[in-house]
Amino acid sequence: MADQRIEVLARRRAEMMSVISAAALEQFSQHGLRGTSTQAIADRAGISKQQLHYYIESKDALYESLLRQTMQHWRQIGLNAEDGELEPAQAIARLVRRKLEFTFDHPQISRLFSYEVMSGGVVIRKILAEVNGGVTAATQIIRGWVTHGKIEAIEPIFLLFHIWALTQHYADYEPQVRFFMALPADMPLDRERISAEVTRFIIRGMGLRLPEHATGLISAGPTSHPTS
Amino acid sequence: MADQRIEVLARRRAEMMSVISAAALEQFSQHGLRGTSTQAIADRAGISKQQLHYYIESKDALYESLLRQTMQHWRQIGLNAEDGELEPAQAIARLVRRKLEFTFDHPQISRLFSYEVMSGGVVIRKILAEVNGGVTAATQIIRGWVTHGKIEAIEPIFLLFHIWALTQHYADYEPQVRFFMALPADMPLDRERISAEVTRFIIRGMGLRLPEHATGLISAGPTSHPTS
Amino acid sequence: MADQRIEVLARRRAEMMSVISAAALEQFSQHGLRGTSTQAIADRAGISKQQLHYYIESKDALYESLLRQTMQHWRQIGLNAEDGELEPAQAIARLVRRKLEFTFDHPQISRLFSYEVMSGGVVIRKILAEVNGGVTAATQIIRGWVTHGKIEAIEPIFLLFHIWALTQHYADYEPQVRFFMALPADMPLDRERISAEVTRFIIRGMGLRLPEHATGLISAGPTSHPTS
Amino acid sequence: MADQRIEVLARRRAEMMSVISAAALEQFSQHGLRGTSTQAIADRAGISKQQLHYYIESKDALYESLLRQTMQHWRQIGLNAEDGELEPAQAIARLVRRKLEFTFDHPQISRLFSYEVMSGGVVIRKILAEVNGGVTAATQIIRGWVTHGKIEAIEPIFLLFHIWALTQHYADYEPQVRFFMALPADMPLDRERISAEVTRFIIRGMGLRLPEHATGLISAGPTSHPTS
DNA sequence: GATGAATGAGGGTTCATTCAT
DNA sequence: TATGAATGAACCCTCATTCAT
Repeated sequence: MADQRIEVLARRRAEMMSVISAAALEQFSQHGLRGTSTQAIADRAGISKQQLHYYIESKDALYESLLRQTMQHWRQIGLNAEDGELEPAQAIARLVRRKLEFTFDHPQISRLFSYEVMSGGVVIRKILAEVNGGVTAATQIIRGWVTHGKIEAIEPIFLLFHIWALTQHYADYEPQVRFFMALPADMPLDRERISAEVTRFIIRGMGLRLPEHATGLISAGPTSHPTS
Repeated sequence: MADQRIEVLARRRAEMMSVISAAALEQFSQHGLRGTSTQAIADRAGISKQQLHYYIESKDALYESLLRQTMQHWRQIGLNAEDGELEPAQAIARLVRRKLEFTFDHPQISRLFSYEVMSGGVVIRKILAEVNGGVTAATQIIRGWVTHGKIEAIEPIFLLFHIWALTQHYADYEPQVRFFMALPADMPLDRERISAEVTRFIIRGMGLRLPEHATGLISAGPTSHPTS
Repeated sequence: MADQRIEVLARRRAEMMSVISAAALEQFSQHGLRGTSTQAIADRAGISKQQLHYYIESKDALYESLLRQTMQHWRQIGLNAEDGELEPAQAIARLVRRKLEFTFDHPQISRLFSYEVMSGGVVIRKILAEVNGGVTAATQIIRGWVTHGKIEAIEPIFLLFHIWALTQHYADYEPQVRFFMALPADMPLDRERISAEVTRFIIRGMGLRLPEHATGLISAGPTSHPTS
Repeated sequence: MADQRIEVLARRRAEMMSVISAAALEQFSQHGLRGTSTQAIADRAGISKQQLHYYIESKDALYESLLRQTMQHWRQIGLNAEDGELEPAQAIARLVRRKLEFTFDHPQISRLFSYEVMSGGVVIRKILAEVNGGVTAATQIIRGWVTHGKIEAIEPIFLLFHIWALTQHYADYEPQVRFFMALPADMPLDRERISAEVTRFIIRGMGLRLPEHATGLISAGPTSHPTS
């Protein structure tokens, strides 16, 4: 019985934390760490400032925890051993698709990360080493392709930079994208078209040809919504 | 003689304004409008908060004027009629070079703009229409290439998005770029290498071949006016 | 038991609000909206400026709420249907007495109102329509007297102006009244004498005769609510 | 020649001082001493804040000088020996007319004085003794009328209070007067009507009858405009 | 858990005044 | 004279956080 009680309490706390995280993410991803007030987060979460401080340690800690979650997302999305066994074009196409899908589903997380890096990356430097492994793994896979003559000589880190830049753009610059595509705020971005354009551009940029069906539909299935 | 006095005073004021602009740019580009305090700007400019308000109207006005200058830079950099007469690959290579050159010279201005757009672009929306013309002109040039069979069918706005995304990246994500290139903060980015990689990637992404000498040195020509 | 706690808290908050209102009234009635600082109000209330803002929304809102209360007082004091059934001299005598009584009890409220009107009445214009009804009712009662031949032809609004001017004077000009009556600041005004003089002057000014006992004691009846 | 130069300079200074006085009067009479900023005065006078401080000693000194001028006006308007030789009703009618005329011509001066008294009369207390003589003279004249049986027993100081209150009202409460008389801000008050009503009310209030022609036209002649 | 209360620091901005030129 | 520059103080208000209940 006591266990049940504890469980209920834990669940409630978890629910509250997720509400708070969503509110914080919304604010941090729009105004950055310094530009966000705890009052704004509390308001968005529908609680009082004092209640907020009951659940979080501090504004900085909340921000850091969100960043930490973000890093985990990146790790899941990045090139992995499984991709290494595919043809380069297909592997990259999949990577781009995963990344874009995530960007469309969680633009705020993408923006949060960009904000942090643009602010100097002070907070993330502490965490960055963790994902370093991911990047290192990715560069090794790409280097393997070069070694095996599957793709032209290419600097892996630049390829990763470019993939990153092109995919982040549709979250970070969403207002501008909407502006130039004459898309009102209440209509969703055209995922398939963007995905096709970006993928084609990257594959070609690598000097490869598009794999068959590479520009096919992104599964519009029930993607997970970790935080939003 | 009186004219000389006036001139000296005007120059001094202009100098102070440029010091303030530089300080403001530094802060705004790192923390955004809301995350930047006038105190921080004043400190960086080496003056008191009250003195700052002697020179500027308000924080918002200062921010807006910086953004307005930024827009003028973009207009100068964008595709123009002259480019339209070149071969597509060369025209794009030049555009990319211009943009990257500016990014390397003024990473803060690039970041300021990204921060603004990411924050929702509330302030810039008032100004954005001005550059719209520039973008429209650019899309027409690109569309002209398609019409004349010089390049494959391509959606101009996406090409512009991609150029923008790839070039901004080296300002916006500079800390991360440095991290993964193991480059300490006091060493400059390798302009030529980055320029070559980015240009090649874009030209290829368009389905073209690199023009001769396209990856050559970036002309260190008259760029001028860093902040004013 | 929980109810008791809530009640205690509510009472404490109400007490604090009344302390703040009193402090604000004192300052606003002496220096107006613009001339009063929140620091001065906080000092008088014995709290810090931040604490003050915990209890009030803003200086302007506090000022407006005080003015709004003032208007309610005026509505209670004004000529009403009950007065309309009395003889004119008696009705007016009563009105004057009520108004003077209030003036003596709450000179600051009277001054607050005068200050506001003298400042241009920007804030009160929003509220003024509410009491307009009261004035309209009063003018109709007076006009009724004229119609029924109970008093000479008279312009009701002027009579109301004059009653207002004469009664307000003993609040607004209290320092001068004291000066010319050689009355030190710690001694109360001679209510009865003033009341008698003012009433007699007004009744006569209307062309009437004083009702019997009109100059008698001012009833010390239930006036209550000084500031809240 | 040197004399001429000095004279010209003195005249210019005098002109500037009168511009400043007018601007200061406008502001002080609307917002009081504390509620008025030197910036607002300078703006109204069409000069810079530094220039203002070149001409005035301090904000307080400027305020005090305006009050001092005001007191001189009161002295000129008050009951004088000449009035003492007239019939009471006529003397009072003239006094009221003088006072109202001044009020209509210089409502700001009237308000300035009211503001000062309402603020506690700290500044004026230093000056008040000067006009005291005037009031004393007036009370003696009125007392003389009582002694000689020309008017009923009356407390002179109250009569003066009432005259003051009724006449000031049309400056101090001008916004309210306009409101209830449905008079737009750009139309002048109906001087004659107000003058007639006020005079009749006061004369009657004293227990007298109106002198012939007492309600006649106020001379709209060239009244002096000391400061406005 | 949740809320009322409190606080030291800081937010952007204006204040009256002075000084040098 | 008039203006550019400067300053210490104060303006109204919000900040992140803590504490008691």
